[in-house]
Amino acid sequence: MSPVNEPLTERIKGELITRLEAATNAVADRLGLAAEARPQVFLEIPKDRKFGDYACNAAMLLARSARQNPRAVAASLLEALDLSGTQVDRAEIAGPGFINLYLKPTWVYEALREVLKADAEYGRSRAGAGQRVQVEFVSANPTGPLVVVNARAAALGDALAACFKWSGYDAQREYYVDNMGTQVDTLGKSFELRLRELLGETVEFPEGCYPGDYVVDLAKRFLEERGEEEARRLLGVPSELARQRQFAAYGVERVVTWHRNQLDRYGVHFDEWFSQKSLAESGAVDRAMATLRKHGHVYEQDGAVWFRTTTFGDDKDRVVIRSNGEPTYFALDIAYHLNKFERGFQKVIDLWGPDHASHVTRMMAMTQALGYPAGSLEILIVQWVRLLSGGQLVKMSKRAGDFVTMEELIDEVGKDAARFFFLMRAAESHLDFDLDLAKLKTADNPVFYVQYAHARISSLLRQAAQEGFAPRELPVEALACLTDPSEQELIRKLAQLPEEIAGAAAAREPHRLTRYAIDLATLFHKFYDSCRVLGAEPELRDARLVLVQATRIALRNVLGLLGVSAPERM
RNA sequence: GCGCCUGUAGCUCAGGGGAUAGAGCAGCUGCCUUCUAAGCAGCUGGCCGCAGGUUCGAUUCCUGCCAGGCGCGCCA
Repeated sequence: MSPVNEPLTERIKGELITRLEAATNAVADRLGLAAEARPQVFLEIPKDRKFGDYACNAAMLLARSARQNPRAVAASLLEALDLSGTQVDRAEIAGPGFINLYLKPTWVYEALREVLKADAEYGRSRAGAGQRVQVEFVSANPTGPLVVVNARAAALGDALAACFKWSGYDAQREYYVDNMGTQVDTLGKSFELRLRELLGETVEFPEGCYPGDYVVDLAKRFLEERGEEEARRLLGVPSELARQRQFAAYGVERVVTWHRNQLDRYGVHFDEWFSQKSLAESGAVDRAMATLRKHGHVYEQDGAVWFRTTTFGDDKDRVVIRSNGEPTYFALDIAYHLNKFERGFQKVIDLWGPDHASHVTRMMAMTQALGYPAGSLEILIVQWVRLLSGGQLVKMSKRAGDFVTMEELIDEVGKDAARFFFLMRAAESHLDFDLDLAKLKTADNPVFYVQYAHARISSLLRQAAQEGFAPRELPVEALACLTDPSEQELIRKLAQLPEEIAGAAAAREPHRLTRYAIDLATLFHKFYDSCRVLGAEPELRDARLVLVQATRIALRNVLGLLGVSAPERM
């Protein structure tokens, strides 16, 4: 990865925070405040421009600790504040005790120049300092089609990993292939029964087997590839389990490939497809159990081995080795996460469905028991999706076999709309997905609203090129004619992209970026409406072309990060 | 019963210890001789679930309650 310069906004903010910390400490000394009573200094961008470019509430926090009048504390803080050599034009006390900082008007033009200079890299920052992070997501059972929740998790996990990468983390996308256990055996059994049906046998298809058509397709394909003779030979294997597992092995591989193709089509690509089976076969479970035992966290009871998770706040202990000697899913998960930590990830993030939410406590117990710092593992719960069509709930019942698959969703609304819609909501929010709205190719659809801004820009720049004009790097003085409020607002928004991305990574909230994209599109449309580019005076025209180009860069980069295309024409 | 998630405009959802609570849709009203009207401007619409507590300040944090969702297996 090419070295990324620290973005201008981060440099300005960092410098101001340093100055404010010094002043805060000086005031805190005078007030006799202990180190713990001193507030963390941070800057926020006020909602209203009249409150400056940055606002700081440190004085109000100091006032609380010292039980003093906030505005008076703000006055002493301002007095102690050395702003020489910074970008600050003036600082004011306002409202209940905010310190509002107003930057020199030229800073926005420098910010604008940076966008063009960084181009495809614009938005990157170094906040993560190369820390190794792993995001594991989707990890669906390879026993059936990917469904709508998987699509939501895929959009979220992929965008989150992208946020990390853009913020200077070394991020890896991982998919855990659950290719063993009872569900896989069930697939093998269902497969075998369908195969027998295809060969003319009359079979009873029991409850608990997978009824979906995809199992029939698997069996058909197996017959085509391996031939009837081979099929009959395998069906003749006497041991039921051994028989099923041959088919399961074939089926799982097919289904995993199918999933991978679906995800490729959705634009989600994993760095690692980690096989549960190979983990188990490597002896990792035994090693993990030995580690737990060494630290005295396990005991035997009723012929099973238990992990004393209650030590770490769980409401009951959990079985890790069943009385039949087989490890539980939890034991495999312990081995798997130990393996993740051993691979050197400082931060491991799992995206899970709400059906596993209750397992979070035991996973945290595991992290502690294995001696890894709290926070090494984070589990984000991705809530269910309800589909609405014509104002009605679309029924999704796995038993009835009528669940809506990820494939059907993408066919229905397209990859861009699906990903954008999923990313408009926080992961933990229960989501109603309006299929009708997502399908609309009109203004009502926020995806198209944002994409339209990009297409509009592309069209404008094409027109400009025809007339012989193109955006080119201009000095600050040449950009200083961009004084219209719509231009100012747009530039400020552009300048915020790196910190928006870093903030989304830090909070694990990629959905902030769809909001950003919508806001950016809005500001561009307003600018477009109030300022003409072509036909303006040459100097103004050239400066505006820079602004248009910068907007295009920011839109393209943020949409790319979200996995949504940025069309040139619509 | 216990645990987790959610409760903000008619609908779907953002936001968040502070300065007038936001967006989209839905409903009304304007704006295309000119770079894409898939756009812009304006209006209407809110006991931020309820009740306490902490605080100079709570819609935001804490507790209780109510409502909805999801879990609670030596399945995954």
